Amino acid sequence: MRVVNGKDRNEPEQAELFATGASRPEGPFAGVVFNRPIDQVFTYRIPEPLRNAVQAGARLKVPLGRGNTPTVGYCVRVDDEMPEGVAEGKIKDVLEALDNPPLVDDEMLELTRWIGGYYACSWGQALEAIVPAGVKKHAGTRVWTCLTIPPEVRERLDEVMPTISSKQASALSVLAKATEPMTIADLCRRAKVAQGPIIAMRKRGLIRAVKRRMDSGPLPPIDEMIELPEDNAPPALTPEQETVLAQLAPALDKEGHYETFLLHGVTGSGKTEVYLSAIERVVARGKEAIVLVPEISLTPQTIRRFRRRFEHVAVLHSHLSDSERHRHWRSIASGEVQVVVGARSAIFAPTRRLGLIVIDEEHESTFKQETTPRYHARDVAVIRARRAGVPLILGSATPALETWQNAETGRFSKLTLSERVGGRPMPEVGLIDLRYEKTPTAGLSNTLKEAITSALDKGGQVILLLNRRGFHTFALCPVPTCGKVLKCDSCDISLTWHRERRRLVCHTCDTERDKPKQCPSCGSPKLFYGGIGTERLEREVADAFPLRVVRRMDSDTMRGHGSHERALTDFREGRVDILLGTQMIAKGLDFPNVTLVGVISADTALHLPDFRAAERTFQLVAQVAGRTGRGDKPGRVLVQTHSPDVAAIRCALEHDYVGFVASELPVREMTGVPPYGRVVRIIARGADARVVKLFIDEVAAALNGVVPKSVRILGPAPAPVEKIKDLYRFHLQMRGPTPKTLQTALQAVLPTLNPPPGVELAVDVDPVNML
DNA sequence: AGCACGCCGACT
DNA sequence: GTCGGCGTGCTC
Repeated sequence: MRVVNGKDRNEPEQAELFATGASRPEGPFAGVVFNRPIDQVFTYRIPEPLRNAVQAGARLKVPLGRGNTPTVGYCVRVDDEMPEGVAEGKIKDVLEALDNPPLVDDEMLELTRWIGGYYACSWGQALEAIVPAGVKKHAGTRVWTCLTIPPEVRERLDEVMPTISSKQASALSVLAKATEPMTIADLCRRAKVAQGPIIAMRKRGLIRAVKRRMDSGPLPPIDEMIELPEDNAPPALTPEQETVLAQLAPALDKEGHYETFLLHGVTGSGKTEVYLSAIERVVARGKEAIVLVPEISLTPQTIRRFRRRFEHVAVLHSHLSDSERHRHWRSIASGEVQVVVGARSAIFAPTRRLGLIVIDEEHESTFKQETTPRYHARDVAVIRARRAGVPLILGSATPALETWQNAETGRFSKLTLSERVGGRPMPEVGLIDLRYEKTPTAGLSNTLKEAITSALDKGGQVILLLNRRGFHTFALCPVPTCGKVLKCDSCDISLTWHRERRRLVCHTCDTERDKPKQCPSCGSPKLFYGGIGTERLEREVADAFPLRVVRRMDSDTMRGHGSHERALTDFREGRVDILLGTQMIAKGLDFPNVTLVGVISADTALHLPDFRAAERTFQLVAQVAGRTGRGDKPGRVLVQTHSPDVAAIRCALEHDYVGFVASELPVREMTGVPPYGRVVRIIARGADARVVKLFIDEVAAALNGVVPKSVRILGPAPAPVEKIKDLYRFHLQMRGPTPKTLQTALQAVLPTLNPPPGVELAVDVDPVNML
């Protein structure tokens, strides 16, 4: 089907009735969208020579604007008749078709159209974002000169043969047997001749040269070989896992059945095993599965688990080169891949026979893209699954409240794994109230120190979580009349002292600078450095346990390729006693010998001006607590906090997800935020704070003029982080009962807004980051 | 987003 | 007189 956009080709009689004669441009016509904030489909005439090459889903080069600048756009439909509402005098011709076959299929065209509409960007911007750069560049391929035999020579091949030399004849017969044009090098090799005879035949017109785009080199296999262990049988499922799989089975086996499942399973309950079994069922029916995991979980350990079970697994991670990514994309599109495992953008994998989508750790905020189009892969997955008629499994121990509510109201089906595999108990969680601890400047309380000693003495291993990098997290001037905190010159962010680098670092823009000799504000010669980051904790732990091996994992120590894997292997194999780090150690790791997890400060995210602050805190503590007690020894968790009475922390201690939800939902309802209301955040940024402020006021006024009573507008106000990379930021929030109400307001107002020069406007639908 | 068109200040 | 400043508004 060529027509994608709703309207199908109408009865030809009607078109003929209205055909007025020679002046009317002759079709067919291509609908084209651009990677620009113009939400319009432009119509171009397809000239005769391009008729076969122009197809929906291909990129086209077309003249645009008064200067007819050649511009690349995406063809989203092909119509035989000119669509209505186009001034025919304006129609121009397509210049060139860039992709044949097309890059994206009808399903992806529809999905990107939805993304554009829902996330308030143009269709073209959405398309631009889902096609990897390597695919657009045709990376890893080049145009080769290939050889064929022209038809008129082929007809009288028997006559020709006797008139040429034996070398020429051998080359010609090899070429005659080939079904495809061959490269010169190929032909030389196969016919065992040098280039001379071939050139001679080209001169005589017996062989013709044609240009073909082909791979520039031999293709590396998409799934590198892994060694299967002797006993590769999948583990037996627990009764609970069996029950869940039985509930999934009808949806997995039925053709064209959409249903979203929330798989709510406590940490260590074996969710991955359920995914694998579910995927097996659809793969057995010749279908393909897409598995989304947070980038941070895309570890060799995870990948190995999939490769052991399935023959053809494509892994889409951020370190692929352009040509590797292109190769993966093509092999997925050709249908030779059974399972696609990847981060956020893998939701756009061009599968041919999709049978299932799985999103692991669906609550993770990394599934939300923070640049245009600001889509949430989980929400896109719901739409894609519904359109494709396939089931979607959302797995988490701590589901996002939106997901939970969808399951409660019946939009999603809820499946539960309430027990850990092997009948292991949930770890016992204890609380350390920092308000009563004697060592306020240190990271480790005495209680935690003793617990570490005891865990190590019994042969266990320890994980310590601290969600801040660096040594000191701030520096300030101790002079009472000054008291200024040292900030980045370009950002409204306090600087972090990195002892190893001997530099002050801004964690927002990554610029570094030397330690100042004096307070830059009042000139006082002394500055006070405080706050604890992972570097300082590492030193403190090493000092406290001099005979133990400590390893730090944060984005500073994990720079080199494979360093992540190496650190985890060392830990797994017992060469490291204490592993400490940022949230990269909180997720998904599975180490049976870990008997103690310490959370250095549960409060770091708690007081941020974000309606999800409590939810994040709960999730972090609950997730890291799940890293222990996964083996035969029971696990223990100790959480240091200044706010022991906060529900998020109290409930995390008791593994009480439902309790947390019950305490949090009323707050959300009262404030009209998800899962009850919907939020759109509008951010304006620019170098001149005054101009930005004036513009955001204009935005607010325009919105206030159109929104119904059910929509509230909060702000405008300076964003919590007022300045990033020398750009001042102001924002406002719209809160409304449904996405539709907010969308309508946006559609009415956005086209009328024209940011002054130097000011950028960003619209974030369903924002995840409020800073 | 580009890019052309348009309407006002300091130069040959 | 015109070269060029960047505000405004379209783009099939």
